[in-house]
Amino acid sequence: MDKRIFEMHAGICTIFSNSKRLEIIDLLRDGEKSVNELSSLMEIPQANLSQHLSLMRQRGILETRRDGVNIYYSIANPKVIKAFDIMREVLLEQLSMHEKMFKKIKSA
Amino acid sequence: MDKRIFEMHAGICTIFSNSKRLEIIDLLRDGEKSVNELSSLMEIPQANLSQHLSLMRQRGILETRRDGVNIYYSIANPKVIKAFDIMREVLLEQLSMHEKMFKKIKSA
DNA sequence: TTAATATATTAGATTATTCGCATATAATAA
DNA sequence: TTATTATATGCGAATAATCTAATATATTAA
Repeated sequence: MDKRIFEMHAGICTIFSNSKRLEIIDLLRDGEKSVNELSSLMEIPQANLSQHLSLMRQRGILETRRDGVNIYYSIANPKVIKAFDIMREVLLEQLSMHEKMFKKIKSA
Repeated sequence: MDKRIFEMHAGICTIFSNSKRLEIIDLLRDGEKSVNELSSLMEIPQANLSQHLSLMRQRGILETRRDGVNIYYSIANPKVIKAFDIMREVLLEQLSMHEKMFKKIKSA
């Protein structure tokens, strides 16, 4: 089996292992936004936002379109959202399992 | 919007941002395997394998079952595989896009 | 109990990631 | 041209992740 797929997959997960970047992707879920718009919706310095955007663009996760002075970012492949939604189901199921276990312990 | 979901999601992506761990998950795709079996299928020291397994177990990604001297690991939630498969489609589409662009450049 | 096999843990050096800050560039308007 | 707004980049310190090597524990068999 070719192990390069694991390295590629790990590489993209490194990009996704930052909550600010996930928040950016979430803000772009329904369509493109300019850096300015993103900046006003998030609580991070502009330079840091720009670093995150640049990283995701380099990796082909986001794409850009310039309109005058503004640069609009959007999600390159909507399947990313699909994968995220499934992963969040996993997280929510984990939460509810922990909750059940907690109740069981309390009632014992 | 509650930003804790982004932190949880980022946390699980940190776990997935290592190619050895992804390889382990892939080896468990069709069912449980003992540490020994995993160890013979992978090219890493046993202690390191154990660290990866322990981490994924703590995070609820893997579960264990003991049978005598052996400990069998398995994937806790098969939806993880579903999400992985979609993410790999994304990666393959990225690859084929780069290839098309390369051919375009060569033919120009 | 001792030995053998399977698995886990700890410590520490190495390497990678993250963010803040300063500065740079790009487009447009005055 | 100069000023202004929008966006990007480079540097460096702080923090986090990774692996190796040594050691520990758990189960079973002799």
